[in-house]
Amino acid sequence: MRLSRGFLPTLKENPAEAQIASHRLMLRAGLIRQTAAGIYAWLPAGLRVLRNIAQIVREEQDAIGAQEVLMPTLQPAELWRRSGRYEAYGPEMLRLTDRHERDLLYGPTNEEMITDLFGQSVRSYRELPQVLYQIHWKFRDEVRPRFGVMRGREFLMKDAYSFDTDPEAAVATYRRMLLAYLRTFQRLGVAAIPMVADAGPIGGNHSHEFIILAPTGESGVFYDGGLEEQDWLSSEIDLADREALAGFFTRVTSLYAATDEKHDEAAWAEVPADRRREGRGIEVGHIFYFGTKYTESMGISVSGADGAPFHPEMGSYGIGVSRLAGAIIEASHDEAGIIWPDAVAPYKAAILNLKPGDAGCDALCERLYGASPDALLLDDRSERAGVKFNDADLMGHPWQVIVGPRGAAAGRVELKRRATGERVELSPEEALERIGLPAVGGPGGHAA
RNA sequence: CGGGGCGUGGCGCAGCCUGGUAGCGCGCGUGUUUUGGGUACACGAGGCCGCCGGUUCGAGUCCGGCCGCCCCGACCA
Repeated sequence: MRLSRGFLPTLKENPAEAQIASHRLMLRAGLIRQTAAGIYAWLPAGLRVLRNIAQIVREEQDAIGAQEVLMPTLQPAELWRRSGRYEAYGPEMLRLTDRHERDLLYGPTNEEMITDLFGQSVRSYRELPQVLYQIHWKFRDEVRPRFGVMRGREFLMKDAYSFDTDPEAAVATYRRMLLAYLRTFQRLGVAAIPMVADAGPIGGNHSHEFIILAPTGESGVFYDGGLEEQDWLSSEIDLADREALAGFFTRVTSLYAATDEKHDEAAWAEVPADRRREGRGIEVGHIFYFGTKYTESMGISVSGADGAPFHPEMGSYGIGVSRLAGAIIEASHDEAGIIWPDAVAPYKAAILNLKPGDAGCDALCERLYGASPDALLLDDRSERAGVKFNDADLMGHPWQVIVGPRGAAAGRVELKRRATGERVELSPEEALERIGLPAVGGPGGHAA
């Protein structure tokens, strides 16, 4: 995208309503704009971030055999009356009425709907297991929305639901999902630590929260540094092998991790001192296994091997996609602005043309930009260099390709890594290669 | 939902106490200048002062009501 043509409204001053870093930076970098309390519009760059996050989440869900669906945002109250939650859910649920006086609600979650959909179609244990997910907007009418997109009322969430024949199979599904989450967060470039959460109606330790470490986090966290060192992307775990899954689960859960509410001083004392990590964190995911709660209350059953009907075992698994956009910034920014992890950045790099109008600069910038116009942001505005540097730092592109008259004349550009501030001078081809983009095509070779 | 605060050009704010022609900085437009870290000058555009009602000769300013937004707490993907 050419910045001169893009809808990327950056703000020089801090909006009065934004208190925390991510909220401030998202507004200033032109990612979002507020429409009402806790409700935001996503501008082009923000939407790209959201999509990048969602795509990684999607790929990792698919990798464990989950299938994507898309359910409505509006649900009939009837569905929730069946599970008993229409009355149980508080004012956080946005209730509305259509022209025929039928009660509807804007979904705060989808257990009822998915369970109903499942029940309509699945008849036999032979069709199990099933894991279905969607990435969709939800609404919870929070009393007090805050922290921008991290605590909004409307939010984008990946929610998955699993159906299994028995508790053992359900636990295996749970463990696969845990692995998928670890891989997802690792790919997103953030440290998200799984912490034991409230066990729920089934008991046991099959409920985990995933917490991103950030100084402004809402809860205090304590964990074993060993959890940071794991490489889940390259560890081969046979998803069909329950023994292997159990081993993996033990590997994760044997390392201490807890939020302040569940912190256990005795267990903490057993963690080697040099591996004790203490800080604050933001919850970005939650997985839990809850058995037959909904299949039972909603009267959903399938035939077992013996011909007798039974209620499938369920779990549900959420990731706050829009919250992650904010949480990642909380975990990765500095005084100048956002520092995007490569995987979620709206643009891989910004090309800063320090002197538009200079034939050498223009030609070199166009050549670089032409290599991947979609992945790159070309700052071709007739602004002063300082403005471009500041905006690039603010928007947090992982790389900046700085093209000035002197360098252009020599066929050299300066490549700056946002995260480290490191700068190197090299050829345009080398710069693109470092960024991980295909080389410049077409005639010309080196710049004149 | 308890407590506190704020609504004035796009953004950040002053003006309100003590009523009398709506201001400042940034941004925006035009021109000149400048050209490696938010440059300088000149000219210019842009405002139902959140909304409704009241007091008054006169309301951004005083009074009442309403709406919206933010912060602290309780609650939460």
